[in-house]
Amino acid sequence: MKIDPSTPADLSQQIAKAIRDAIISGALPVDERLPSEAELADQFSVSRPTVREALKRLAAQSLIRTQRGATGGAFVNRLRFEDAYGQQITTSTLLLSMNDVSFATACEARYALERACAPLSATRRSADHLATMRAEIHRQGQPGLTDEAFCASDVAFHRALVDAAGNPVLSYQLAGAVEAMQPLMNMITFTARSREMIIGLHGDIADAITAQDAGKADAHLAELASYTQQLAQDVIAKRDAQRGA
Amino acid sequence: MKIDPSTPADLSQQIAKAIRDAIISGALPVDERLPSEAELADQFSVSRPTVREALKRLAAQSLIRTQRGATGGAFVNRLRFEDAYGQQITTSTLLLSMNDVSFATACEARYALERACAPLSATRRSADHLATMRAEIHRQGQPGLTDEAFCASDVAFHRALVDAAGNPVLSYQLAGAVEAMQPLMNMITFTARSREMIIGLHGDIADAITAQDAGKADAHLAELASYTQQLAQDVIAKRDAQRGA
DNA sequence: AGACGTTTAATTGTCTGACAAATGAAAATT
DNA sequence: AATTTTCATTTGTCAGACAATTAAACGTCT
Repeated sequence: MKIDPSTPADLSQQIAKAIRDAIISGALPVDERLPSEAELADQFSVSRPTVREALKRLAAQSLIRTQRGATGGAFVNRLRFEDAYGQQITTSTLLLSMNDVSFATACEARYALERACAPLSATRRSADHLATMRAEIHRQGQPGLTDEAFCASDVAFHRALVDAAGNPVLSYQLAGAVEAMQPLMNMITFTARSREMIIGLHGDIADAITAQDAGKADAHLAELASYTQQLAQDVIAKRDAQRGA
Repeated sequence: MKIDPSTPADLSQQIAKAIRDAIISGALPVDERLPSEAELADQFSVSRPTVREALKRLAAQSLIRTQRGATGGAFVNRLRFEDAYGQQITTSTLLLSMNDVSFATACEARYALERACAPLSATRRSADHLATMRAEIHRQGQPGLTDEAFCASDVAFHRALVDAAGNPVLSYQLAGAVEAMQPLMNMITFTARSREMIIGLHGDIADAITAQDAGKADAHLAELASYTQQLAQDVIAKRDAQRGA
């Protein structure tokens, strides 16, 4: 494991890259213990603080975990889907907020991805996923629910729909898209009527998944997508009208 | 910006979290300069190395960038889609390799997501994207191409297909799924006949996208998906047979 | 001999102080 | 006025030290 001596600055970045590459290539297998900080400092001919900065970079990506004590040290971490969810959601949220991604674009992506899951969910749905979906639909109908709570339940419903596909790769990819949308969805004020409409469509989707009818599920998801877009357009139109006045 | 004094260990992690939350919440806007390391050390009542470890964690996530010199310091970084691609691909690759995700599962996810893009790509495809797809198809037909190069071209073809949807959120999400598949795809040895078959299907897909025929594009993608699964199963069957012998 | 407390060595977490390198701004010079 | 020089600020790096933690080795008592 060597570092590039051509660019003298940012030693910790170079060391982090060297170790990261070793992990990705498989040279350092999961649960392998890295040399101690002092040994790494010797190997790379740098000081311990510099090594530590490199290790913190890797820890931020969940590539290693550290443990104190006699048998402690830094260990190659098995990256689990659950661990990656959080980072994925953070990154997606920032991407949307920092790049002025329109509601329409984010919404389009989200529903396109969800519709990709629907046929698989219809085939594989378990009783557990169906129960979660029904429970969230029921919650959405409770009076006195804030818009934020309604949105959170909406996210939970869609998460269950995606998880029903039984494919962790899909669940991981969609977690970012669905959760990152929530701040944007929160901008919409849901009237009693629009909530009723959404809850109805959720029911239709749940029914179709229960009946393992992929076509119907897809059709109702398409309806929900266009209705959501419609709601957002109304909000934007109202806001613009107020600005003009 | 405060840190939780209940858990004394891992100060750098707590400080990183505090700053990260400030960025996500928007309290620290893009291009805002953070206080100098010395000032942060004062504010959080820790030493400078601890602050530096926290900053390196954030730098690893591309949340900040640092600059030396008189007017230097740490600045909140605008997270761009291009920057996020790399992290997404790294994470996806490790998730697949470290969690024993089967070829079938990864393949299913990838084609499900791609089929979600197809209707949008058929509508919005530009001449540029079509040209890229045709160019990659041509390259795939060149004699003497290694399996790795064939796979790389395959990835490029599918990237163009996804990018044609004109939705950066979709492109970002799919980048991980498609690129992370490549190491798995590389395990397949492509015979002359299977390459011909794949190139033919790529041609069909490109034709359908050119003709803006979403239905046909979806049908050919489904064909390609099942053919790829078939190839993988053959490889696995052969390997198992050899082991038994 | 076996169970239980104690010591000890290894390792990470944190601090202090220092110097080098980069960099833009201010001051001095032409 | 333009250019060069100086300088203050800030990050990058180093050396050494001590505290906190942890498991293994050791010793002691039953």
